[in-house]
Amino acid sequence: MGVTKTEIFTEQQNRIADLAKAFSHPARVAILQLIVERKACICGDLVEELELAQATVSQHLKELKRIGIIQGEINPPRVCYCINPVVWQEAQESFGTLLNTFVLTTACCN
Amino acid sequence: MGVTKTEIFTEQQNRIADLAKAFSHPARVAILQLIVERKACICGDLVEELELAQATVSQHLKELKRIGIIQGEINPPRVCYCINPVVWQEAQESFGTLLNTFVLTTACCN
DNA sequence: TTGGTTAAATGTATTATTGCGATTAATTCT
DNA sequence: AGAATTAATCGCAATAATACATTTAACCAA
Repeated sequence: MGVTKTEIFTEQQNRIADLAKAFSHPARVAILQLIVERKACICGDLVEELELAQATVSQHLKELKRIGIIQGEINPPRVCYCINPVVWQEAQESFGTLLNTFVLTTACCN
Repeated sequence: MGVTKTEIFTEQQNRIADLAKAFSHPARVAILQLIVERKACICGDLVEELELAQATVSQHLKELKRIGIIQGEINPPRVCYCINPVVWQEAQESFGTLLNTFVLTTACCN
C-alpha cells in the first residue's frame, strides 16, 4: 500500500492496525473461524474448505503467523495450525477497549 | 491487492473484513480515536493533529465513510465528522461475537 | 534409495493502497 | 463581485497485497 508512515503513530495504534489486518480479508476471517471451530487445522483441510489455491492459503497463514494470532506445529508431513491464545486475548482486549471508548449517548454533530 | 474473491465468502465474512479495514491502518485508528475523544472533528483539526497531508487525511475519511463507521455533516466551509453509532455498535457486536468464539480452555495442538 | 505426500517458497501478473501536490468546488466574508 | 477558507477530487509515483502455477524442501514409507 504505498508507504505507511508507521513512525508518526503510537505503538498502540500500529499494533491495533496490525491485529485488525488479521481480520481485514475474508479469507483470513474464514481461516480463523475454521481453526477456532475445529480447535486446530492442517493446511490441507483449509485448502479443501476454501476455494483457494494451496499457495494462496499458505500465504494467508503466513500473514496470520506474522501477526502472531496463529501458530503452526510441524507434524510431518503436515502442519497443524491453532490459535495463539495470548495474541487472541490481546486482540479481544485491544478491540474491546477501543470500541468501548465510544458511548452511544455522546454521539454526534447532528 | 489483486482481486479478492469476495464471492466465495459469506456476507458476514466480507462484512467483518470490511469493518476490520476501518482499523487496519494506524492513521485510521488515530482518526477514529480523535473523533471519539472530541465527540466530533472537523477535517482541518485532524490534519493539524496528524502529520499527514490534507489530501491523505481526506482519503482516509472517505474510506471510513465508505465503510459507514463515520458520517460527515457539512457545515460550510467545514465538514464535521462523527461516529455513526449504528455501525460502531455493529463493529462491537461483530468483533465481540467472533472473538468470543474462541475460549482459552480449548486451545491447541501443542 | 526411491517415491509419495504435504506445505513452504519463488516468481509473476494484476490490482489495491498510501501519500501528496495541485486543482477544483462550495461556501462564507468583505 | 472578489477574496478567503475549507475539504474533496484528480493524477501521479511508489509500494503492498492477492492469487496462482510451479518449484523446492522436508519427511515418511516401502
